[in-house]
Amino acid sequence: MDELDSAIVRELQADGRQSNRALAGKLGIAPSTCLERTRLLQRRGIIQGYRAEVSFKALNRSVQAMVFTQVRPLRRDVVTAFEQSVTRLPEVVSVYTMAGSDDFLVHVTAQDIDHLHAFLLDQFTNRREIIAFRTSIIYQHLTNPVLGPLPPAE
Amino acid sequence: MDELDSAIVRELQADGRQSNRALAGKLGIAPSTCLERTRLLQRRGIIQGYRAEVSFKALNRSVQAMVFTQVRPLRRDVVTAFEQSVTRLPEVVSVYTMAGSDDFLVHVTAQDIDHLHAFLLDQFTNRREIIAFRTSIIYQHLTNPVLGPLPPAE
DNA sequence: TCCGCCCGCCGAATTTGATTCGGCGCAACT
DNA sequence: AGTTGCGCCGAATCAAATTCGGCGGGCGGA
Repeated sequence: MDELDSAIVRELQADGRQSNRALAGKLGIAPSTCLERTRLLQRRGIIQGYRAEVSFKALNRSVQAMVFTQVRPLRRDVVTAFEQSVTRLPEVVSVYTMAGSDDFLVHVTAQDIDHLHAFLLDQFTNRREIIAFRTSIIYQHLTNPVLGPLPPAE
Repeated sequence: MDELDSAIVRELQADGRQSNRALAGKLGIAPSTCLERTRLLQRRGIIQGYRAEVSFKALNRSVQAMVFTQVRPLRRDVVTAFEQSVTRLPEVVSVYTMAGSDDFLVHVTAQDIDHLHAFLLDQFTNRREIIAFRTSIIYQHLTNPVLGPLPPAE
């Protein structure tokens, strides 16, 4: 994981579909070398995959919310089952399992407020293990485009 | 945005780098047709881009946390400046701007607890506009691999 | 210091995929 | 039933990925 590898990762985070030649050109190395490095990064698990990034609005999901959820009992089986089943719901983008007073943050999307409400009533109110949840609308979600190397941080 | 477009989006979310031919094969259409569809999805802004997914652990970021942050005054310029500058910090993965008692959720990563602590002291404690923040360690972050179409939801 | 080995980079050759474009068929409207 | 338009297809061309033999620099041993 030298400087060159970091640069490759950074570039592919910005554009995961740029051609190997283009990437090699930017880095000033031969395409074959670049390909070798990139494949090694995949084999080592540093690059886990490539994903298309889709627009929620274009998919008719204008509303995003974060659902702070408390679950009891906090046993392994209950926690795992909750994570797995909730992650699979189509409205759910991701689930953060956390320390603190809320056990999970569930990032959800819906067409509009009514659908969000219906979703929560159908999927959260009914569940036995959920003892409480609070919902906050997300106005905006910004993502860091470049997860480069961390600063030295002495 | 018919069923075929949805299938393309779903496939490219699962693997954003599969070849056009492979994708066309799965969907049972000609590569040229598939390419046309895919490009249209990009031009329409439904597919916004492609990103390499990187392993936090491999990048030496074993600790993830969510920082619930309150900012005052809640003026547009203060909010925007906060979002922009925080999003650019290398430790920050993403920033959710929210309704509710906490104004922002900031998803951060660090090498370890000590670095997380140092980061918060350096970047959060010092800021004038931040009047309070709470930090929760993230044990696990699961993401829905397929953001397909929403259910009919009558 | 010199020699030899090893690892990683390079570039040409080959294979595979992307892209273009002319034509066909279906469906809708007249 | 004729006409028009749109989307799909497939062959031809162009570009990229992939493979592989060879070169060179750095390191360890003599």
